[in-house]
Amino acid sequence: MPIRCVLTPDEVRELERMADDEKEDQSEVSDVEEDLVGTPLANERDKLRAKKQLESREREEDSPKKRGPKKKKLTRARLAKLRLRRVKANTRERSRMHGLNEALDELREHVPCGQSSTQKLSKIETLRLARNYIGVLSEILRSGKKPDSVYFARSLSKGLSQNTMNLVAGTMQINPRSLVAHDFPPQYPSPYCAQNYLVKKEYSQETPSPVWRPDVQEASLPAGAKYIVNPAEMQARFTAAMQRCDPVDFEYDNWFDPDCVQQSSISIM
DNA sequence: TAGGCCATCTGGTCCT
DNA sequence: AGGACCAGATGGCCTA
Repeated sequence: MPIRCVLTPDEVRELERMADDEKEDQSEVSDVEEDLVGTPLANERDKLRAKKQLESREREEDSPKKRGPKKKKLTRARLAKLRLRRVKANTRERSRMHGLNEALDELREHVPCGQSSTQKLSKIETLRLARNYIGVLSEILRSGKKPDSVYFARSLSKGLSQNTMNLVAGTMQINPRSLVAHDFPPQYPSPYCAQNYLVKKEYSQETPSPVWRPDVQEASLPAGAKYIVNPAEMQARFTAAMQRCDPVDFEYDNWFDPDCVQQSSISIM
């Protein structure tokens, strides 16, 4: 990455010498020059604007004095001092950002896919993935059970870009399509989808789920779970709703596989 | 070629 | 006064 406006040690020493030489050099530099010196954008247009500013300030000299601290005259020595301060500030800022990047690199080492050899996670994706990862780990701690790989990958992929989703899917060795919102149930051979039920948390008898199955006996459900539906039926209803262009109230993250969580935790889902 | 990501510079603000 | 932090601007690189 190119580094601009970096002074050599000799140049820094020269600036420091000039800054220390304030008593010997009291020649004034105009404020307009101050605006321009050291600025990469000091092009012709800026110079023209500066000239107008200078003319404007000359007119203001006849007007009453303004309040506030008197502006110091800008000598060449003071100019050198200011420039040195800017150079130092730039160095500190660079160092600060490098520290931030090092911290992000360390974070990448602790998140899934963070050390991919094919694609480096961007900063924002690293933070999002870390957030999701913390959420999944918390859920595991709470439930005491390990989720299946698709649920795990889906949870990790919330809010991530398609590229990162693909990376997650690749790492988990699952079909990336199974992470796409409108691809439910996932198009992959999963014993969970094939054999188990899904439970949705916020629906009740008063506000039944669109896939509520009243024929299922509550006694056969895990403790706390009220309604269940098998994936095949859910797929059929979902497809039909899509064909009718009905608003589909399927929020996948709210569906849980009872076998993935302890029964005692079902009630608070 | 447009858009995303990044490093860097810069000036402003807050704090010590 | 000077350092830390922040956000905007800018330009380079890369990829779809």
